Amino acid sequence: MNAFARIETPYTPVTPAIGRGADRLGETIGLAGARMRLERNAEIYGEGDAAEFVYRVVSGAVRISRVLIDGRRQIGAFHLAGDVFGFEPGEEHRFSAEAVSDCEIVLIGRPALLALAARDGELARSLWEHATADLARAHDHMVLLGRRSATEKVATFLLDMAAREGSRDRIELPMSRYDIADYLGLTIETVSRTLTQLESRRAIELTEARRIALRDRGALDRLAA
Amino acid sequence: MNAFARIETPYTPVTPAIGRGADRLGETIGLAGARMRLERNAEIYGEGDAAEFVYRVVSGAVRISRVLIDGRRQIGAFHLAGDVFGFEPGEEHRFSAEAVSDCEIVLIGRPALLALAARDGELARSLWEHATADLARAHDHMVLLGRRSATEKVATFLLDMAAREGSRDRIELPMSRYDIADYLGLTIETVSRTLTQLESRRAIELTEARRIALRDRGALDRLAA
DNA sequence: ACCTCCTTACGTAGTTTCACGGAGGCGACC
DNA sequence: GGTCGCCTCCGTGAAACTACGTAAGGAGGT
Repeated sequence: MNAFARIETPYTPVTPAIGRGADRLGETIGLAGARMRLERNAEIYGEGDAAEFVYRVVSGAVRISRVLIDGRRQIGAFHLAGDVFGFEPGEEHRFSAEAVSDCEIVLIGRPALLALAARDGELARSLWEHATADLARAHDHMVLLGRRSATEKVATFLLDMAAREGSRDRIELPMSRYDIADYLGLTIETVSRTLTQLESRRAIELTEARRIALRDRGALDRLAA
Repeated sequence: MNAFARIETPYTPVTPAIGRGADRLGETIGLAGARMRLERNAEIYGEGDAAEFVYRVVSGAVRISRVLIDGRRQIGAFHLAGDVFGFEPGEEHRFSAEAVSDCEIVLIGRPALLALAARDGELARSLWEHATADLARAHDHMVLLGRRSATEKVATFLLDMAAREGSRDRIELPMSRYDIADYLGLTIETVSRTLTQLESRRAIELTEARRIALRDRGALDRLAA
């Protein structure tokens, strides 16, 4: 961790807000974890760091990414409020995690969490469910990265963000064009061009750069199909 | 690309959970599961099928894929002998699984497996470790799909297959050029051209189409870096 | 006034698309 | 047993196209 981060008082449960049904893992981290406040672009952990904690986003957004020697970057996932991240099979983080916006997270020690899970079958199962849900999401994203055009990528991204923000027709992106591009395997220019192209097709409306209205969901759905 | 950190990232494949230490999940499926023999291209499960089982490859190879309405296909993973697959967060499979070559698998009912895990902490932990290992592998693959050139993709693929087959300098591919292309997010033509280009650079030698000798690992490592 | 982030324009490069030819396996039929 | 035809899989060339690289300028915040 770095200078942006500082540990705060223990946490009081907020909105569980994950998927359908109880989220035992999320609740456990929320109850037993320590709370932290992070500034935009603060590093939560880096590649190669020891995987000591498991984290949950309370507010804001987090990106999981890897940077290649020549600077190319791939973002593997964005995590929004309620999401749990930091799972690792080994002792080291293979990606880094950074705050996309100012945000708040809670964290719990990995050994402590696994010890709890060893005695609590429901928690163990919740751990597995979270991991497999992430895996399914990762597989979906691979299809996007490997086989979709720029337009399809952007349309899918917008629909996904809308669904995760509560499915209204107006979304508020916490991340920059850089982040979007590196998430979709594109350049910022292509993302920008594609967004204006979607706007000229009347599929969306760009109120501000990070505030987008979905004017024609049908059109977006067709592109993302 | 991005203005933030430039970290050195040498390529290291995700070490399968099998191999280092006990593989409680693999053992459990092997002992309690039913055995099945499959012909090449046989479907193990399809998209939308109920996720009733968890599987382990005994011999041969399996591909996990999704096909889009227009025929584009993305292969999310290849599973070789010893690998476990079929994890799903929900009740349905989101991808389909097919035999790449004639192969043998064992399978165990998901409810039975989860019931065992509820009483066996070590098994529950093994389930989580398998899922997170798959997740790490998926993240690595996203970098490949989103940010690597054709040459880098093919070189990385060859090194990965070599490592998984036992790291000799001679690999035997179970899959067609189609499968490789759909795994790497390329076309078969590009895969083919890239392989001949690697051969003319003396990095590999194509004995037969599916039998490849790694002549210059250093060169491949540099491409995959 | 400067910085960061975003948009737009234009030429280019890498990958795909299309088209064709070859190699090898398999069944049918002589 | 050999030959023919058919099929799948693999390789290669030329043209087309998508997304990229480069560059320049605008918008908004501090």
